[in-house]
Amino acid sequence: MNQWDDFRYFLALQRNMTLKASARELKVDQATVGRRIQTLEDSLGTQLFEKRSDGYFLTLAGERVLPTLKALEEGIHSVERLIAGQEERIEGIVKIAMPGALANHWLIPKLQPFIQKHSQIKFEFLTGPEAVNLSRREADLAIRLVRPTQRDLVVKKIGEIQLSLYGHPSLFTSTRRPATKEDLKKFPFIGLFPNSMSELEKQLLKKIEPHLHCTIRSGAWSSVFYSIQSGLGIGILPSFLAERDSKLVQLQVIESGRTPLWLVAHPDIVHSARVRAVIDYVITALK
Amino acid sequence: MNQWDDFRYFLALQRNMTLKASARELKVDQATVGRRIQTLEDSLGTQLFEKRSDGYFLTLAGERVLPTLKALEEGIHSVERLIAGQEERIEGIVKIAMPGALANHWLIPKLQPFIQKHSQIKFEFLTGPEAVNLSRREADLAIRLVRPTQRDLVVKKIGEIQLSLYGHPSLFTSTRRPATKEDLKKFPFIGLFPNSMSELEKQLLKKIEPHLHCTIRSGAWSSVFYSIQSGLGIGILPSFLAERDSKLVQLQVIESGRTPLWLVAHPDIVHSARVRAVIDYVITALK
DNA sequence: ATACATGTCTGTAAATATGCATTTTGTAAA
DNA sequence: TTTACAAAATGCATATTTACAGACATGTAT
Repeated sequence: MNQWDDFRYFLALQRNMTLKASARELKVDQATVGRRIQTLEDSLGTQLFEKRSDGYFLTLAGERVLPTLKALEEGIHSVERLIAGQEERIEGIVKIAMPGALANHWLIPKLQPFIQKHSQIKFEFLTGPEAVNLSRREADLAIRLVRPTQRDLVVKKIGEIQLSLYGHPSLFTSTRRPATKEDLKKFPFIGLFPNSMSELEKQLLKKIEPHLHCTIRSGAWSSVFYSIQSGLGIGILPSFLAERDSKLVQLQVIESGRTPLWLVAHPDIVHSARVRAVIDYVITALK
Repeated sequence: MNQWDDFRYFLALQRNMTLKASARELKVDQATVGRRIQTLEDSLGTQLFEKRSDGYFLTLAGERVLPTLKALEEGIHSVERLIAGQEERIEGIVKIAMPGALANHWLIPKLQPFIQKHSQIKFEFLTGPEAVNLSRREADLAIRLVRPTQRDLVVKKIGEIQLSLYGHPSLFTSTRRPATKEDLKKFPFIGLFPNSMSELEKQLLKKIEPHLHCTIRSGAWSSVFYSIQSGLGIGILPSFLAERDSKLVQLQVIESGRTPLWLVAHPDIVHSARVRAVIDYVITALK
């Protein structure tokens, strides 16, 4: 066996089921995936996949080697992390995955002193809705509203976010401000997708759920903010965002609450001097 | 990191120190090794090797990832074994590593019934002096005189070899047969290289060591046999070999002894039906 | 049925990696 | 120093691998 790289194709095909999807993941042509899987099977002398109408499925032999190969993949990732984690100069790129609104209106405004001190560090923000995998080093750090369950990550609470219910004054010209949960019925509700919500937000919503008719859902706070600002309805927002428009009124129908903010990193990475510097700044200066 | 194969080059270079030696191991050109190591270092953004006058040496970063990569290599080998070990048809090649004389005069003569029963199995014998690595599946089975220390191999005693001191009658025409250890001085001694010897053989030799002047050393019993048969001197031989020449006389100066014969295999491999069949035959029919 | 979307297979041109021959470098002996 | 030698780097021709494009297959909604 002298084509270790083929095992990457094996794992991708096993995950994605089809040549085309795997090709997308591996950033190669679909024909290449097919041919390399063929090569691998030939050189092992065994069929690893069974081709069915709905995709490629592991044979018994494939199932047998899968756990070992998954472990190998994890090993490769750990090599990358070990390399990235041993960097001792405070320079280079630090990738941070976090909610976009939090980056734009909470972290970035406070970053000036750090950037002046460490001019060699460049930032990259991953604010997309996709879950970012720190084990695969898709980012160096993540700032999250939900505490990750994964065992091997280091997690630190770095602050709290205040969540309250808001509406734009224009909403309340024809209808008076809601005072009871019953009143909420009269206003369209604008909210996040459930998987983007913090635990607290879910709790708050549970209390008023039966009275809501949700008109807009989004994966990002900023679009919730702009929807509310445009008078499209009411919704829950973090205070740092709501405060950007002084006209927005906080509705006392439900109590506001505070949800913790978690800084998450992989232990292999925090040894890197540049990541360490960012972590320290976030922890001390921003708390 | 999307070039897993480069890690193979890393490990080879780490083992062999020079590009040229690594190229030999990997069966590629020396230039290729150099270029791929360069690629790997570029893509990791880190120097892994320090080029010194006497070869390539790991940098601190290289040292840091070495253990992980060694584990990965072991994982790759285990994949090969898992695939080979799951074969359920009694057909294909079975590679056996064993001393050449033992193969030629002990195993092969007894193989006829097995081959008639399992005509689909083909044998390959590795009788060279090189140590064969079963973990890397350089052979399916090994038959050895020294019990392997490696933990993860399955070992079974399949018989015993009788070792005695022999000489050819032509030696004793001018000088009479040796009767005491002192007498042995008068005859040239023909022996194996120490690392080919069984424990017993070393013990036997220790007793007469001071009286020996060794004229011929070999890694294989057969050349010891032919040397003795040609009257070049005396030496220790297994009885099955010595008996091939009825004229050879056994010298009672030192007692003869029996040394165990070990059948060794990797647990992943013994699940393979064809290897299982050979193992069972060797154990039952040849005991 | 028909059109459409999705995925796979195959042949070919282009990109890429490799081997080979040659030059360069570094080290030790004369 | 020169000379000799082994290993490594370099340039170029060649072999291999890849992407691309179009044909083909299959399943799905109209």
